[in-house]
Amino acid sequence: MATMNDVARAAGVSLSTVSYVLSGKRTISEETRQAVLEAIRKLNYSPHSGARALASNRSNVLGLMAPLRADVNVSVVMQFVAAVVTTARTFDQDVLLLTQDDAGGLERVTSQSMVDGLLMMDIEARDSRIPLLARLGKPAVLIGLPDDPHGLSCVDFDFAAASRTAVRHLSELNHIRIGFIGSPPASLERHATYADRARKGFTEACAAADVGSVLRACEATVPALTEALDAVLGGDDPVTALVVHNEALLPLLPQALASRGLRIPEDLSVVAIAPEDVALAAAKPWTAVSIPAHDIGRAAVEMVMDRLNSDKPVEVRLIVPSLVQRETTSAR
Amino acid sequence: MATMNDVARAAGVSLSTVSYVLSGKRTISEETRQAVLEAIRKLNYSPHSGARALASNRSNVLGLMAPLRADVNVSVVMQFVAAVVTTARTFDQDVLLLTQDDAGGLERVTSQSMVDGLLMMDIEARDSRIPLLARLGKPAVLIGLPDDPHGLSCVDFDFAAASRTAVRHLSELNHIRIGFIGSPPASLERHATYADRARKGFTEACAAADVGSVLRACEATVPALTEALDAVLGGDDPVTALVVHNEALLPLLPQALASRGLRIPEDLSVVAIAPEDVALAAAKPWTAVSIPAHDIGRAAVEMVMDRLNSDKPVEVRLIVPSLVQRETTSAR
DNA sequence: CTGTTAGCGCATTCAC
DNA sequence: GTGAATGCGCTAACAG
Repeated sequence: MATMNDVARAAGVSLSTVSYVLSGKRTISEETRQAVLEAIRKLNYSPHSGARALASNRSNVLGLMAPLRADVNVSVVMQFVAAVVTTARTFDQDVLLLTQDDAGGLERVTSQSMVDGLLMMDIEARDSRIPLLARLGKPAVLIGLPDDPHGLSCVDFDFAAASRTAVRHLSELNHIRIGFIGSPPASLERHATYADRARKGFTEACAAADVGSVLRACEATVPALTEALDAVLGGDDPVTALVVHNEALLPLLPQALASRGLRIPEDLSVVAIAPEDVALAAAKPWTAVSIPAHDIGRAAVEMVMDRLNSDKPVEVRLIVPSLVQRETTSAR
Repeated sequence: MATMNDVARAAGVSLSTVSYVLSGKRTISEETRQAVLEAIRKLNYSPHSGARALASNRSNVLGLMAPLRADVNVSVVMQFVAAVVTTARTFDQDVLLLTQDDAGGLERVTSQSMVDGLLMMDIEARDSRIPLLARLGKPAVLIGLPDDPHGLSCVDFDFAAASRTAVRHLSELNHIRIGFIGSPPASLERHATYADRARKGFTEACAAADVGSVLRACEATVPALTEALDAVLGGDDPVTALVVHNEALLPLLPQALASRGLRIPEDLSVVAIAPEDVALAAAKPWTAVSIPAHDIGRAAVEMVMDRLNSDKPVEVRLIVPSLVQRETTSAR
């Protein structure tokens, strides 16, 4: 591996000149600039990240704590992670992956100066990692919205507004009793904020619009879905519309309804809250409020970088939902 | 942040003594050892990873190139990644995440000395990244088995043997015509090695056991499944058993078969090739050859670390499948 | 516009 | 068993 010294010698300039050509932190004559770049190319030089980190106090690495468990919306997590990595690259940053349960990892990578900033996904309402993270004093962004951000920046989809948008759409279609099938009970129990907020938004919107509501948590299995549908559609006051906030459940839904003799949307309107590709994957594409996982991931990276490079203040950013009507909702 | 110098001063010893206490590379009297450890604790010292990397030529980071796309078995990928990160930590390594399409990333992190070794997932039969990776000269392990490993270590589940095991099981239950529903066409077209090998193993095993076979690639959507089932079950010579190698499809299968009036296993036996948790998630747990994603991820990390720390030779390791009979297969 | 130089924090080779 | 000294490769302040 060639070093900067080798490059300097080959280009007939001093070491610092090479450094400044690379960083652009001072003006260099075009002539010597070219000479240096040529030497870099010829020697196939690239800077040693450790040395750079040592001298500059910057690692060019972001830490990302992601839930690598099976019990979450795996495909959504994937999209977040992909967006984070891709966006980080546009800022010349790499991404170090920490698992959700490795709380000590936050402190470790920070105190070892391995990362310049931290991102944390799958936030719970009163997440114990947050005070810990806040105390580290590194730029950090929560992907999710806890009860108390402890002075950290947050970014998330506005799940409450998503539910409201869905309810408003259905209400305008004259539905007067709407069901909500949401995240698994486990997500509710640990107060994953997306689950809580979507439910809350739904309940409030129904109350405001004066429509009846029934809520069920539901795992992504056929038996669980059957039970949830029984609860929502059974009884003497069945709903005529459904809001579904559970990506893994969507593929199971068409057949479950078909086997009850219910047609979509003639007998039952359905609005999905899900990533767009999931909403579009069905035989009959779902009317949906789409979760822009990519945008959120990108925003999160932009926000850490902002805090890293400038003195922009802490911010809490909620991404506004929008509904696209497709083939699964109609007026009654 | 405290430095090693601070620790040395606080403990009343020299800098090198602290270093040796940490590395254990030479014997230190228990007395001074304790003094040093105490100082470390008191100052909350931890070594600067950049400085360590610079001096030791080791970053304690592994690069992992993972497919963060929606078109693969997302949950399986997740399990691999989780296993890799967890295992890496037991070797005191962290994991840097690279996306599948960022071929340049391999060279970048290598030439910048950011990583000590590389892992690559989702290998294709003639993957263009492999010669590139081989040329880098870093310890590397492929999670998957290409046509030509270019002298790199490989580890993977023995998908061919998995199919054979499934066929043997069904053959012993007197099934004489078996269907195979596999990965999506897209996976076949790019020759993802797991897809190719599972198919090949199936075809060969059927021939060897003298049972009839029908193969279909299938996306994880209801229409695609319907079509695949038509092909396999329709005609005047329907199969009496099915091998399914497609995690995302499994949740859709019970209803698809039920709606055809087929009972499992009375009318149709089914063997899944899938991670155990997926196989167990169904209302009626699948008889399955389980894909031990965790074991494979762990093995991959162990193999890079072997090549990093010792001169163990390159190896190709295939993990032997085993079948667990549950409620979805029976004799005819 | 360019060169010289002093660290950044740690691992390790010598000397004792 | 311990300490002093050197260098890893780079950044940035200082000096022209």
